[in-house]
Amino acid sequence: MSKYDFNKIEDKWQEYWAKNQTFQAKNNSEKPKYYVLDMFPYPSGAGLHVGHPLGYIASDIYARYKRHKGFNVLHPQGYDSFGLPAEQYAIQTGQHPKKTTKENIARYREQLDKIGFSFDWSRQVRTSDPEYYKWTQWIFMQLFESWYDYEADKAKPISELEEIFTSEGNTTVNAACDSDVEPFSSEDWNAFSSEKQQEILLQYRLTYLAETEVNWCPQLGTVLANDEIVNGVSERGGYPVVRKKMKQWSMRITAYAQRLLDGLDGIDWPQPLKDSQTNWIGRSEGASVTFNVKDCKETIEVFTTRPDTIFGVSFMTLAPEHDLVSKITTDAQKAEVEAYIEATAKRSERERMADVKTISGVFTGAYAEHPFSGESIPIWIGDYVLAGYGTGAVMSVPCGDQRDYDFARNFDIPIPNIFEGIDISEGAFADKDKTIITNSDFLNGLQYKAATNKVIEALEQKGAGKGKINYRLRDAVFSRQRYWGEPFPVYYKNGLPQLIDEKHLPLTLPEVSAYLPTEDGEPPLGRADVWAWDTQKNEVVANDNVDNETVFPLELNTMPGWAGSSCYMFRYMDPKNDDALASQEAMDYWQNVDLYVGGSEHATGHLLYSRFWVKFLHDRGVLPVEEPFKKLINQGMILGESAFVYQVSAKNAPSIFISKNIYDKEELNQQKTGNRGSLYETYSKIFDKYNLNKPVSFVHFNTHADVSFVNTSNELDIEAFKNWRPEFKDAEFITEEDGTFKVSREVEKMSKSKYNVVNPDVICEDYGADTLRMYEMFLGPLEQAKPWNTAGISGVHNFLKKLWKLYHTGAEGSFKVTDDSASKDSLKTLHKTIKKVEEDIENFSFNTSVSTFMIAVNELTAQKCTSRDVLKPLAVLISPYAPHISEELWSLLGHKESIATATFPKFEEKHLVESSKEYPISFNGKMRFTLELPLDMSKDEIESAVMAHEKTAHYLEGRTPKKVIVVPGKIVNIVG
RNA sequence: GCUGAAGUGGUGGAAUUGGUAGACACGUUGGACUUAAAAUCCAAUGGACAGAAAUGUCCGUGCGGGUUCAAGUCCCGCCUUCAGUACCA
Repeated sequence: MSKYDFNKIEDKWQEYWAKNQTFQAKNNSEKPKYYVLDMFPYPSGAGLHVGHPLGYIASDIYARYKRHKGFNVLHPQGYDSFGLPAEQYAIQTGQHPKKTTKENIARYREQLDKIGFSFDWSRQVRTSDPEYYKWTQWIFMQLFESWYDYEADKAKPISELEEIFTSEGNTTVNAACDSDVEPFSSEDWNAFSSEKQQEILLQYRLTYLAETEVNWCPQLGTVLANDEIVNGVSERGGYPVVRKKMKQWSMRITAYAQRLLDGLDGIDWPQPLKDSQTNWIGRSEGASVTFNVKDCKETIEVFTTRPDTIFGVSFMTLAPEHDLVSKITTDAQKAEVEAYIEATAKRSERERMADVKTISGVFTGAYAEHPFSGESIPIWIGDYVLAGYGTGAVMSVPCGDQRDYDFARNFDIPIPNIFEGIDISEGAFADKDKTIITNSDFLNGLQYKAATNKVIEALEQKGAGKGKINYRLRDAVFSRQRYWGEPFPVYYKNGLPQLIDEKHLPLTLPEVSAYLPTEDGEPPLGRADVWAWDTQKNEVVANDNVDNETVFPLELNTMPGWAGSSCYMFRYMDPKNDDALASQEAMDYWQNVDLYVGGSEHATGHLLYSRFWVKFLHDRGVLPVEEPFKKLINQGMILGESAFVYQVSAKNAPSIFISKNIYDKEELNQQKTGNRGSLYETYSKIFDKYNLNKPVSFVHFNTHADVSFVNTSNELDIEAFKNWRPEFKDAEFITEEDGTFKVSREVEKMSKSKYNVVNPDVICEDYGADTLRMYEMFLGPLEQAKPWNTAGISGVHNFLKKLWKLYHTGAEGSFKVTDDSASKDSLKTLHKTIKKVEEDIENFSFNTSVSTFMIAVNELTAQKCTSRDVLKPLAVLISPYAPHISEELWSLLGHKESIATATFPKFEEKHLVESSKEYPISFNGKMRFTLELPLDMSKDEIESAVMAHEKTAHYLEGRTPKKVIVVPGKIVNIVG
C-alpha cells in the first residue's frame, strides 16, 4: 500500500479494536487509575452532527494520552435515553418510545464507531434500561428513607428520627423540613395515629410529597409551562387553562445548599460555571425580623439583608399570595385587596416579568408595630414582592432600596432618611459601605457592619428576630406527568406513599394504550390497566384488583430527566452488578471522575443535582466520595453556517432568486424597508436588465438553502436546488457575470430546520475520521463556540497525507524506515514536538498541538528523516489525535500490539541544546543587532559578553548603563 | 440592570503569561509539473514609505490614558460583541 487509503485503514483498525476489546478497562490494576467521562448523549432521531463529537474527541485524546502515560483509564459511554422527544414522537405515531429509542441508539453507535473513539463499550449504560433504572429507583428510596440533621450536617436514616420522636418529640431536632411542622412532645408523638406519624415523617424526608400549583389544560390533556399560556388561555388552540394544585414529589436539595456552595472550592471547574451555581444557590446573609400586627395576634416574619436600616422602615409589603393577607385585611379595604389579588393571579409569570416597571399595590388597612420604636407601620401588598423568595414579605426601607423608594413615591408614603449627609431626594441610597446611620436610636453613628451586629443582638434579646442566612435555591420538583421516564417505586395506602420493597426492584414501566395524559387529568400511566401493587404477592397486578387492603394503586407520575443522569458515572464502574449500584471495591478503586467533559448548559441542572445526590449517597455511606467530578471542561458549541438565497417572487408565479453580489450591489436590502413604489421600480429595473418577465407585484424574502448544495466558494448548485423542492422546479436565477449563483451565509445553531447540518459520516467518508478528529481540534480553543467551516479541512487532511509520506519514502512510495541513527536536527524536531504536545495536552489546548505536528512533519520531510528512532516515537505522539493512521504506521514499524499501550516518548532536554545561538539585542528600542553566543553561558557571562561587544561599547561611549536585562535564550536588553 | 468571557491580517486562530506580534492553517497571487484538469511541489502574502536589489524606516493587537528599558499581555476610564441571570428584599 503506498497511498494513504484512510477508509481502508480506519475500517481495519476499528474492527481490530472491537475484536480485541482493546479499550476494556480492568477494575484492578497495578497502574494508577484515571477516569475520563463525557456527558452521555440523548439519542435523538436526527442523529449526530459534527458539533456533537467535539467534546468526545477532546476527552478521547486525553484518555488515549493517559493510557500512553501508564494509567489504567476508564473511558465509558452510554445513553441518556429517557426523555421528551421520544415521547412526543410516540404520541404522534403511536410507536413505543422503547422502539424508537432503540433505533436511535443503534444509529448513534454506528456514527460514534466511525470516529474511532476508545470507549469501553462493555460498560455501556442506558437510563431507560430496567437493569439501570432499578438503581435510579433505589436511590429515590434511599432519599425517602432519610432526613437531614443540621447538627451533624448530614443525612441520616429516617428510623433514627422516629426514635428521637418517640423519646423526645421534635423540639430538640434541628432538621431540614417543611416550614409548617408543628412542635410536639414524645407523648404527643406516641399518641398520634400511625397515619398522622407518617404525615409528619413525610415532612422531614429528603424526598417528600407536597402540593404544588401547576397550569393544567384539560382540553389538551397536559400541564403547560408558563410561556405556553397567553392571556389565560393555551397558546396552541386557545383553550382555557386552570391553576391546579397537584401533589408532586420534591427533592430537599435546599438542605444541601451550604455544602453545595462550599464544595465548589475543592473542585477544578471553570469559574463561570462555579459562578452560575453560586448565583443559583444565591446565599445572602442578613436577619429575620418578626413584626407584630396591631390589633390582632398575627405576626409577620421578614428576611432582610439590611437589618441596620430597621429605623428607616416606613411600611411593609406582602406578596399578594401571602397567607396573612386575608387574615389582616380590614373590612374597608377588603374589596380593593381582593380585586388586586385576582388581577395579579391572572397575570402569567411572563407578563409579570416583562412588566417590572409598573408599580402597583394596595393598602391592607392593617398596621404592624415597629419592634424598637413601637410606631405603627402600614402594611401593603404589592407584586414586586415575590411569594417564592424569603418569607414573601419585606420590611420596606425606601431610603435604602430603590424598589421600596419607587413604591413609597407612587403611593405617597413617607421616606424617612437615616443616612447621615446623604441626599435621597432623587432616589434610594443602597451603597451600604459608604454610610453612617442616623435618626436610628441606638444605632446612630454606626456603620453598616457594626450597626448590623448591634441590631441583631438587640433583636435576639427582644425575641423579635435573629441573624439568618437565606438561600435562593428552591427544592426541586421531581414529578413529571409523562410516560417515558422512571416509575416511582411507590404505592398509596390511604393516600400515604409507601415504598415497595427493595428486593422487588426494578418496577418496570407498564404498557399503555396511548402516551397522552388521561381526560380527567391523570398522567399517561393512568391509562395502564396493570398498575397496582399487590403487597402479598409483591408484584404488579391489574388495577381491577385494588382493594386498599392488600392491593394498592401505584404512583402515576414518572421521574424527571435528571434522575437518570445524576449518578450514572458510578454505574459505569460496575455496570452489571445486580446487588449494588456498584461494588464497594469498584467504587473504592475508581473513586470519582477525574475529567468530565460536556456543555455548560447543565450548570444549574444536571451538574447541581448530581452533586446533591452524590453528597447524599456519601452521607448514607454508599459512596466513598463527596463530589462526582474533580475536573470539568466545557466544550464550546460548534455552530452551523447557514446558506441563504434571496428570493423575489410574485404570488402563484415561479420563484426568482437573485445572487448575493447583485443583491448587495443593487442595495436591495435597503429597498426592503423603503416604500413600495421605489421597491417596485428597483425590481423592475433589475428584471429589465436581466431580461426577465416582470411579475405584477414583488414579494421579497430570504430562504434557507441546504448547505450541501453550496461549495466552499459559496456557489449554489442550481440544479440540486431546483430538484430539492417542487416549488423551486421552475425557478429563475439572476446569476453573477461569470454565471455562478452565490448564497449569503450566516452563523446559526446547527439544526435540521436550518438546513445547515453537517454530518460526521460524510466527513469520515470523504476525508477520514483522523482528519475529522484533528480538524475539530484545529478549529479553535475547545471551550470556545465556533462555526463549522468545511473549507479549512484540506489543511489537516494534507498534513495526514504528508505524515503518511514521511513513512513512505521507499521505491514507488513504499514503506521505509531505516535503522540509521537520527540526525541532530531530526532529534531536535522530535523532542521539541514531544515537549510541546505534552504541555498542550495537559493544558487542553489541543488546537495548538495540531500546528505543532504540522511543523514537525514539514521539518522531518525537509530533513529527509527516515530514522526509526524518530519515526517510532512520532507515531505514538500523534496517536491520541489520529489513532487510525498511527496504528497502521505502528504495525508497519513491526509491532504486533496496538499502539494504544505504547509508552509516551520521554522528552530529553539535551536534544534541544545547541552549541551557540544568535541573540537579538536591542537598546532601548532604538538600535538592534544580533550576537552569537554559546548557549550554556550564565546570565552574568552573557551580560559581560554583551558589554564587551564593539557595538555596545560604541553605544555606551561616555555613558554608564543603568542596567542590563538578560534573559538567557531570549533577548538581551541594555538601557543606556 | 447585574455577573462572566472576549475584541489580534481577507478568514480560523498562535504568541513560552511582560521580551523580535501575526506561529500553523485556509484563502489569494505567481511559478513548476501536465496536452489539459485534478493532485503534488515551490515562492509571496498586516499596512505605508524608500530602494534596481539585498534591505531599511515608520505605523500596527477595539478606543483614550498610565506603569515599564520593554505592554496584545499589567493598571485606570470608555466602546462593542457574545453568554448566563434577572423585582432575591
